[in-house]
Amino acid sequence: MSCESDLTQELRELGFRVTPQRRVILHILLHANGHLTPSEVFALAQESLPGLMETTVYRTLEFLVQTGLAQAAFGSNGKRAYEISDEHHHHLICRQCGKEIEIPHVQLDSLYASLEASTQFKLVHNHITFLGLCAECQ
Amino acid sequence: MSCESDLTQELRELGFRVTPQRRVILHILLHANGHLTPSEVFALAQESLPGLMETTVYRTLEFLVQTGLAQAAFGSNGKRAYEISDEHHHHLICRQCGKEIEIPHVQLDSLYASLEASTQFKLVHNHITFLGLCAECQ
DNA sequence: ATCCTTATTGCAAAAACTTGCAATAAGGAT
DNA sequence: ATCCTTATTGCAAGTTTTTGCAATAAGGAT
Repeated sequence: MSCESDLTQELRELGFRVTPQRRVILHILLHANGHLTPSEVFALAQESLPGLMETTVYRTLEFLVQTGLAQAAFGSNGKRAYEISDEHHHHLICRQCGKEIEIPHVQLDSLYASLEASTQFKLVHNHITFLGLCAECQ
Repeated sequence: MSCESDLTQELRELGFRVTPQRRVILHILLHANGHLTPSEVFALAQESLPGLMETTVYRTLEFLVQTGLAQAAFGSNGKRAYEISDEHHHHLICRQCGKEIEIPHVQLDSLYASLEASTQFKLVHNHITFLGLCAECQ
């Protein structure tokens, strides 16, 4: 009974298949603290699963986002990073020095509520990256 | 006196050089309604400037964002698109059908103010893409 | 345990994007 | 008008990400 078993369970219940590839990638994401880029995930995953293709990593990460098990963040540069997080949050990055601050989602709750009211959309809690200049760099 | 002259003027005042490449790309962005991807810009720009490299398009678009003359939007898929817009706004995209709604920045004003207060950052008005499900697709 | 269906993966090739460096050409100075 | 400085471009090579299709293997049914 490995540590990602509750997530694979969830996958199966949603009607998706649980493959070694998905298991390994989930495991990696669970043990990473913070974001990982697809190539970082690939490098780590290949250690446990030598035949793994980078393509599969890309597809799996995107798949996990679709199913809601992982979140994707697009950095200021548009580079991707993925993570699994129970506590939903966003980021504020300093454009000058790159310092990164975590913004808990509660701070956006009222915005989300008002957007949902005005647009009739049901918002998905996707990761948002705000950009700015930190106190020192201003 | 072409239509992008006020923008090239602004570039020069900021100390940057005005090149045929920048002029053409600005012209294209000004006449596009909505976003254009780098390759769309490239295809259009090459008609007026045959020797132009795609690299230059990428660099120029990013440059225009840095100087604040253009905005970049990262779609739900992470694909880039650029535009020039006087009225700053964001987007809400339906994950199912792709419908896109424009969110005027004023709706985020109070959020930005509270983020600036709590983090000491000075926020940059970068484009944000919200994701959700539209009324029909829910 | 075996078979069936079809979701997933591997593989290959393409598309999208980035980077380094030498050559070019803006724009200011003479 | 010409020269100088250096920002910007072209070019080539590299990295990252996407896509199509045939082969594989999960998971349900027998």
